[in-house]
Amino acid sequence: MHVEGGLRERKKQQTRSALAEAALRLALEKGPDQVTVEEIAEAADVSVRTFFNYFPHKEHAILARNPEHLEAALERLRTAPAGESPLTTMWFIVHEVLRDLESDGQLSRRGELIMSSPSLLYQLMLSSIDDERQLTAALRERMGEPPGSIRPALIVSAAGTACRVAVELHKTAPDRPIRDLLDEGFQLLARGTDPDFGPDHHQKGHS
Amino acid sequence: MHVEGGLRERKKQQTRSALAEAALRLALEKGPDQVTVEEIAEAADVSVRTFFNYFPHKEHAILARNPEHLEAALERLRTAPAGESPLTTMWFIVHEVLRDLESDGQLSRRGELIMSSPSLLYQLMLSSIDDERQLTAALRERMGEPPGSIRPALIVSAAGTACRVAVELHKTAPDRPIRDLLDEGFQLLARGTDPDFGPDHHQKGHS
DNA sequence: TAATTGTTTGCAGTGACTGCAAGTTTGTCC
DNA sequence: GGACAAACTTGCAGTCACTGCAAACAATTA
Repeated sequence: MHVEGGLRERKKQQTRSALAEAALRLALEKGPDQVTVEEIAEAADVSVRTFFNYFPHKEHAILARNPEHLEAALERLRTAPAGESPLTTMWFIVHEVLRDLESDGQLSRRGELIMSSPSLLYQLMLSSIDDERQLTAALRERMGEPPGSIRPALIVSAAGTACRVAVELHKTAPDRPIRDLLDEGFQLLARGTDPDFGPDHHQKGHS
Repeated sequence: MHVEGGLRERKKQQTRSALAEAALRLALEKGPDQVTVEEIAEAADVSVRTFFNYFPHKEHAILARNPEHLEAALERLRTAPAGESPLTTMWFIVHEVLRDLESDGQLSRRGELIMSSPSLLYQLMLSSIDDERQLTAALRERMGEPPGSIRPALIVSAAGTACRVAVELHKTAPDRPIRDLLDEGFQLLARGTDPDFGPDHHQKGHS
């Protein structure tokens, strides 16, 4: 039987984090596209083949996404106070993840890294899509909406959008803290981004 | 000097579209990840090396994004009627692109293809990011907002989000036309996704 | 026709990634 | 402690994407 702290299990964790750390460090040093898997494996003192036993892609190792975040988010969603509105719940979730990342001291470094590299962004997107699916399902359930309903999906996606926009804007205007930008984004999403919206009024057949 | 209809120019266009068509056809037949560049090149009757003279990645050939779409969108943005609200403009733009894609008869096929393949989605995202940047800049100018302002960026990104959600939902509920889903999404974004949003009211230190 | 310029192609090489078939470790049972 | 099974690591051979270079080739221009 597998005991919690078996040697095997511990060694696996060690190898995994050694690889992840080496990957992140090297990516920060040399730029993510200049690092080869060979270097990462070497730095972690394992063979290249072993690297691929742990991570399907180079990018996975650099991101080394923490599955706990999604888990915590889903849990938060399930146990949200009765009166809390859906977007409010999402707001809390986002801020919690943010806090975790910050405590890592890796938010900005990793964030920049990700934004600077297409291939990293790619992997993040992929994970995000899957995350969003799960979050949407959970939120829909909580809201008691039918499967075809747009609102839960839109709220989850829009929250993600707010995050992306906040990070992006923070790059061009570093004086405003991310949380401020984020909150402003959420406010807009909540109350509406455009009170004058109305394509029906002037449909003059604009080619 | 280059005359409009030089032989050279025409041949290039031919090769380009031959490659793009072969890529799309094969991707639809065998699944996008089962197609090799070699097959595509062979089907278009050129060398593999030539393929890479035209497209930087396999995915680019399959997507064969039409740069005219972005161009038209930017133009529409610049020439929007004075009284038209920003999200309304985005609505028109999205519907125009949609119409173009539909007239291609490729919307659904290509759409499915894209959504089914991570690597395709990746390339689309990359293009989208760049597109969004340009659209945001144009919209911000039109709205007369300062560079750090969130609203233009959020409106553009949110419009993109609405599209993605619409496509996604259309997959699970094919009975609702994409345009309906899209419009509902835009309505929500315009008027607000959550009237009860308010993280400030019950900040009881949810850990 | 000859010179110029742009395009295609083959070739050699790097790097990501996979399957397979040994080795090596670790956990278990006696 | 030793034997056995399961899990982990590794090297190797191979495929595929993609790049740079230099030679061959075709279109354009003088």
